Amino acid sequence: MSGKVMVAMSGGVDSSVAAWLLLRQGYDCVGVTMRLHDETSGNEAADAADVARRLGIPHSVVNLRREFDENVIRPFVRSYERGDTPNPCILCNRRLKFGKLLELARELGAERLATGHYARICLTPDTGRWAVRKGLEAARDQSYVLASLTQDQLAHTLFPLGRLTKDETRRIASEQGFLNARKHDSQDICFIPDGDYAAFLERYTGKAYPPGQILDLNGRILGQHRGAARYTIGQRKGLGVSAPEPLYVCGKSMRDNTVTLGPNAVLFRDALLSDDWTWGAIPPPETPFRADAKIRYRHAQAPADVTPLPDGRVRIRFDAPQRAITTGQAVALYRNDTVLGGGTITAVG
RNA sequence: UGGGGCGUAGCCAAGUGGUAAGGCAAGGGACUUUGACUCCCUCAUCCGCUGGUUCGAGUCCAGCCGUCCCAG
Repeated sequence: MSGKVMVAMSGGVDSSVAAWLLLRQGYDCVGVTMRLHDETSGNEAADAADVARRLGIPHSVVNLRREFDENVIRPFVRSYERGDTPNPCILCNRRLKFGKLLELARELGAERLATGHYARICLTPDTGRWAVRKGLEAARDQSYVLASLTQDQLAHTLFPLGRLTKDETRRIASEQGFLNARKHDSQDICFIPDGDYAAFLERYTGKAYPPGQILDLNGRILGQHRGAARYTIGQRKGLGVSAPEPLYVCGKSMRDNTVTLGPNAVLFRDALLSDDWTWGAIPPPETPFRADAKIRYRHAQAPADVTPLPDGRVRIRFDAPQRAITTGQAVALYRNDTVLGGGTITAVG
């Protein structure tokens, strides 16, 4: 293989090894690090540059702060204000990494973009469509956050780590003397390093989300919340309500500014409605079919009946109830290890 | 101010003479390319107060305070 490839280098161990692998395979690589926000530890770009120097490939930093703000942070904030629970990584992948960065790659004459995701891309024989497949190490698989990439994006993307385990990646990084070989895995939302997304929302919007009532399933007042946006379906921590058994957020109303609590059992629901689909291995479906659905990053995909609606939405009914199906979260459909498509949950039940 | 019950950590609650269970909440950590969940650790030198009995009292006794119920 040969050709010019832009490698998205975060400064972490995965994308560093991805670049090294591509070079070995004969690709002509250029490294690029996206500058997305100011909440950085400061050395990501420097780490990436160091690895690039070691590999002997050019490296540059591209400032995408404004694009990140418009395409990821704004929608993230709006989603929370609407009462949903967004997954910013999904938007970032679709619009920034495989959006703006891919555009930039093409401008620079690279026909492909590569990242350090643990996933694979395959051409589906019977449909002729590109599809994301799971990474070989199940525990590291990241296909879920890539489920809504378009055919065009997939046709111009490489995931060199798809067949590796994380241990193998670290071993390579170590052998190659990458200074990030033992760097800790990333965590939390990248632009909210302290993890306090509620405080971020208030800082970002300048609004103070008003307190309101915490109710039980019968509408009785259990306490007061500190802004409905701070709570998400299935949440246990931070409620401040003492009861004989643990209580979880099982509903909330932005209109009434209330949060409703209940025992764990009531969180299990078997159906959802979804929108905003991008199809992978299969073309936009018109008739019902069976598939496995995954409703959050670390969810064990579960078998379900999938019913496409005429307006493009998709109804999914699980064989067994799933815990804390949450609007705003992404849903990915699989057949075995192949992604059929990805959408966004808009309603439960 | 007659009768009865109760008063143990932020909440609930075991414990009736031998040196303070547990749950919830909270704090910390682990896990983690989302929010969550989960897991682990921590959390009453002290049992309303004051005396007394006892080798030893949250546990027995007395008084007081508080609180709830009944009777008024």
